[in-house]
Amino acid sequence: MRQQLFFNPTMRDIPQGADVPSHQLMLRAGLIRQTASGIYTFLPLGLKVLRNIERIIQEEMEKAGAQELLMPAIQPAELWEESGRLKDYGPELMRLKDRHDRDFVLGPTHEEVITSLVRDHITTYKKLPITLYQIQTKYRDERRPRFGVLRSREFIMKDAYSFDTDRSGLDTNYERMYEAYQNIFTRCGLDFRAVEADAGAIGGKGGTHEFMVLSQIGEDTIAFSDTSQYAANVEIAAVLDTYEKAVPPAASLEVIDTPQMKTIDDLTAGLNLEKASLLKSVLFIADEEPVLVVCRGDHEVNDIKVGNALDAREVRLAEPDEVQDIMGTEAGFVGPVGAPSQVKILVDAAVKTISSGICGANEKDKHYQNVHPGRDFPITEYGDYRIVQEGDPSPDGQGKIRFAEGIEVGHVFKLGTKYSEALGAVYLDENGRSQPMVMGCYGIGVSRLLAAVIEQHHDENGITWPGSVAPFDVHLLVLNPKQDDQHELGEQLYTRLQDNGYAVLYDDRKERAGVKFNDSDLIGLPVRITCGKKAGDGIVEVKRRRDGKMEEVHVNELFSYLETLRK
RNA sequence: CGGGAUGUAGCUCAGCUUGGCAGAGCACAGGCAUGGGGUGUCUGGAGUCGCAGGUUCGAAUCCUGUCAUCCCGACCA
Repeated sequence: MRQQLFFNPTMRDIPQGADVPSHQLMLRAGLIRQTASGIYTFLPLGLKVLRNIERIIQEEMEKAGAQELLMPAIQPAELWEESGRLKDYGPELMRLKDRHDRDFVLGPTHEEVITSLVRDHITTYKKLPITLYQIQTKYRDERRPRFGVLRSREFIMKDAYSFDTDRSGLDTNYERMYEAYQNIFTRCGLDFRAVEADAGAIGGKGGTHEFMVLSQIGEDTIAFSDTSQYAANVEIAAVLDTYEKAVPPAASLEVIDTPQMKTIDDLTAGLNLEKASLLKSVLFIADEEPVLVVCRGDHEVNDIKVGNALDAREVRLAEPDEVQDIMGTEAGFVGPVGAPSQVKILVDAAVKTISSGICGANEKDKHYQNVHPGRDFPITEYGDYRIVQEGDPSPDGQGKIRFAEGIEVGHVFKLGTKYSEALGAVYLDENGRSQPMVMGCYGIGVSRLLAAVIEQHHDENGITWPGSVAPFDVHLLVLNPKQDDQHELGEQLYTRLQDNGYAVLYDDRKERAGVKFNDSDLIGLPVRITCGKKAGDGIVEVKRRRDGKMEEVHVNELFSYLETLRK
């Protein structure tokens, strides 16, 4: 590609509102432009990278036995009615009507479409298992799009769906996809971790992993062991119950005045106590039922664990007026002692260690002291309801937990029969019995993956593409096209490089050398070949973007030298 | 959805407090010089000051409404 006419607007200024490196560089290097909030145009340079990533994904998907198809972005709302998700999905689902006033949605995912398709055309175990995938544009009306294409409302996703006759078939498919994902992210040059993730209400236990690209700007937190392979999303990372039950104090329960002391910090400051000796009581509403979760003052409640323990569809913090109605006082003074009997109480295991604690008295500006769990309020069972912390023992018993931030680029998920049952995707088994298909789904955020690559591959001057996804292989620069020897050598190399299979971006613009160098660093192709002063002697300068390694090379040795650079 | 902020040339922004000719740098077009890290210089083109209404002799500036965008938080199969 001759750069003179290449549509590649680069920017010197950092665009307003671009806060993370990948977003800034994608705008500055001319990969994308914003069209609306959370909606982007991919420019020619960005599209080339996208296509490279897609090709890697396609190759690994085919290798894993998946077949590509393409489903529509616009889906009839009835399908979503059928699966029950028209209501469940909420305002993130983009909805629209056609001219006949029929309801449609812009697909945020395609379980409904694929399941109804397979339902209509596969009816026997002889046609199973099958895995289908697509690379397609998805729509989610995010409350707050941010970080460019990392969290956008229209984005490109690879989604695969497997259909098996039974659970063990699903397990096999899941393993194959898991491996394919590792291949894909490795080939994209990413430093990533596969972590255990929240299976939610539908997936059953142990049936889902997220693939996280390690990055400080990541919106997810990974809890991993400092000695073993254990890694999980902090949302689900288990906390081991290694706590000893404390002995009860001699003193009995007593009400004390705690004016304006509504938070753990207020209480520790006001009463001069350790956080760990306080009981934190938080009221949740789980599927319309009030649940009071009690943990230690130095811990945080994990609402996902609460939801999973109760097998609840929705868990949310109670609103202030709900707290008042249910507990008879405001948040900050609620506690398990004397709580209304219709309120279910869940107690985190770490609370065991409290011998003589403080908790809310369910009365404004009052707390109890000398509280002993089990003595002063009943406990049927302790559970794991808190967020794991750095330094906690790893759940596999090896090492301690550390945290890292990650960008979720992939998610593999054992769906089971939720959608096949809802949409009637059944097959006849060997005995002629009707059985629901057992499904898995496997997503990769393709456009997000592109941004994640840049997050891990850039320096202060621009992008430093891994060769596997780079939009071109070589950036060929002619510093002064007015010099005949430079110009002629440039033209000759442009042709010869392409004849030898290199994708070449050829900077033939009438620009200053500095401009070309800066744009070249910004765009970040793996190798730069410069025709400069020594062009007359057949000598060019070859520089590797990644590490700045630079050599003057005679054109006769150029191709063998390029081969050595690939290593 | 709650809180905060911003909309002026392609980009980054000044001008608004105190109403009076629409501005700068970069970018763009042309000339001259320069020609290995965003060079210098001269000339030029480019804006319905987000939109609508109001106040006023006069509005980018004040008022009301509205739309868009961004940031923080909450949320995220």
